Amino acid sequence: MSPTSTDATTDASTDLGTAATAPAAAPSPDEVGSAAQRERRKRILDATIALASEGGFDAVQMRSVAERADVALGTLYRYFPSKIHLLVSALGREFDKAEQGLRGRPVPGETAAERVITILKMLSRGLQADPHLTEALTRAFMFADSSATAEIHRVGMTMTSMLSRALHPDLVDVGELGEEDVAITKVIGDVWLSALVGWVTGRSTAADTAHQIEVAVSLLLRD
Amino acid sequence: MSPTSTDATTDASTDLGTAATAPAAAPSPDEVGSAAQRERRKRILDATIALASEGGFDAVQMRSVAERADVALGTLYRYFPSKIHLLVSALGREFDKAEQGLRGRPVPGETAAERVITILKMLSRGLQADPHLTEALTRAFMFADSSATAEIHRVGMTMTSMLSRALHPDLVDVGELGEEDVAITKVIGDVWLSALVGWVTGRSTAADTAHQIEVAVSLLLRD
DNA sequence: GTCATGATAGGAACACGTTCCACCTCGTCC
DNA sequence: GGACGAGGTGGAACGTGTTCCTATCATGAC
Repeated sequence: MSPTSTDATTDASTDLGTAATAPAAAPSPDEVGSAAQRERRKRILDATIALASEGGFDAVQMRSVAERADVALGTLYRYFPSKIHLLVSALGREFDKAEQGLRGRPVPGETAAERVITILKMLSRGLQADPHLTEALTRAFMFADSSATAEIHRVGMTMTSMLSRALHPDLVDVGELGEEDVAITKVIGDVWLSALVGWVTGRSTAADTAHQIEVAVSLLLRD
Repeated sequence: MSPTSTDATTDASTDLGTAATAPAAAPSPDEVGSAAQRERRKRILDATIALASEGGFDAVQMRSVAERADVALGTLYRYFPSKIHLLVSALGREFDKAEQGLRGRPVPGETAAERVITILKMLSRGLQADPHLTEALTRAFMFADSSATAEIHRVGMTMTSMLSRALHPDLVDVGELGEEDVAITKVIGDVWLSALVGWVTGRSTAADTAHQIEVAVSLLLRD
């Protein structure tokens, strides 16, 4: 309830980050509950994405989501305790989708820097193709507090996993990354996030964002 | 009009700062209006800081601010068009204060990395001394959209100025920084912001934050 | 079949950001 | 002094996130 509680997950910093402690295979939220419940959950997230895509953060109104998902408002709140949770969960699902699209296929590029930039550009292109959706999800991510730690963590893990595979294409497990590589991954994630926020809030253009990331990567991976 | 300074910070992307259109020496908001108006403005910002410091973002309620500043709600909205503007303006004032406290005094430290870390640690300590206030101001900063560009810009400039002086203590004007140094400054600012968000939202501890910044700085300034 | 139990529907109610309106106050100009 | 107008006051009202309550529905135990 009170967002001040120091909860778990704190020992390993999360940020966009460290996949350090895998939370012992938490059951994916898509796998719990009855079939009807999974179906409702999916409808809710679909409605969320649709509304976000149409009008951004402000357009994702809980009453609208409930109506479009054909679910009562109280039910919506039973599934997602707040608008922020709802949007961060949606973000998690989208991120997962993106990661699965990339998985398997090797990342093109000779050097680590090239591959990382490639990955980030692909991600950015995907996001910029749907500005409203991106705005909604990013805002939610930035506004989430510790009560959404679990969802945030999933997103961070996915990001780490994508970047890691770009850094070292032959690595199987993220845990095998060296300390410095983990740090680099984290910094790049931070820059990416900041750039994204700048873009979402209209403070910088898409070109700015891309340039900012390229510069950061070239500073960090100059070998 | 103004002497063309061709400084690097304006054309490049923004990160914490540079809005696309530099507002050409806008008169500081503390210098406009009648004495009574400046006084009202100050009372409003004081009330904002006080409430934020007591209970964070949620405690800064427009009705409360108006009441504590002894001002009508409509007047409050005449001075600051939204809660976000209000908080970002307050952030700007606080940041200015911090920067003025640092100005003049040389930053201790042998290497650039040491000095940058020192500055950031001082900043972080200041922020962590008042978590509620920090939470309120950071949330606002992250949530601000382009309508608050001017205020955001002030904050970004201040940050850049502080970091620049740490990088090159003898520099007089920020515009003299080399391209790479500007880029480094920006990346560090990004990491700092991300770390701050992580801390504010309860996703990471103060120690995490400090460590995260140190690692980033040492990666970026390893000469 | 009946019943108990938990989930859902439907909707009222509340809190807070924001807008709007009617009226008042005070400095300025004639 | 009186009229004017910008800016201030007090408060009602609206929208949206959130909470809460009651009736209805579904499902498994017996």
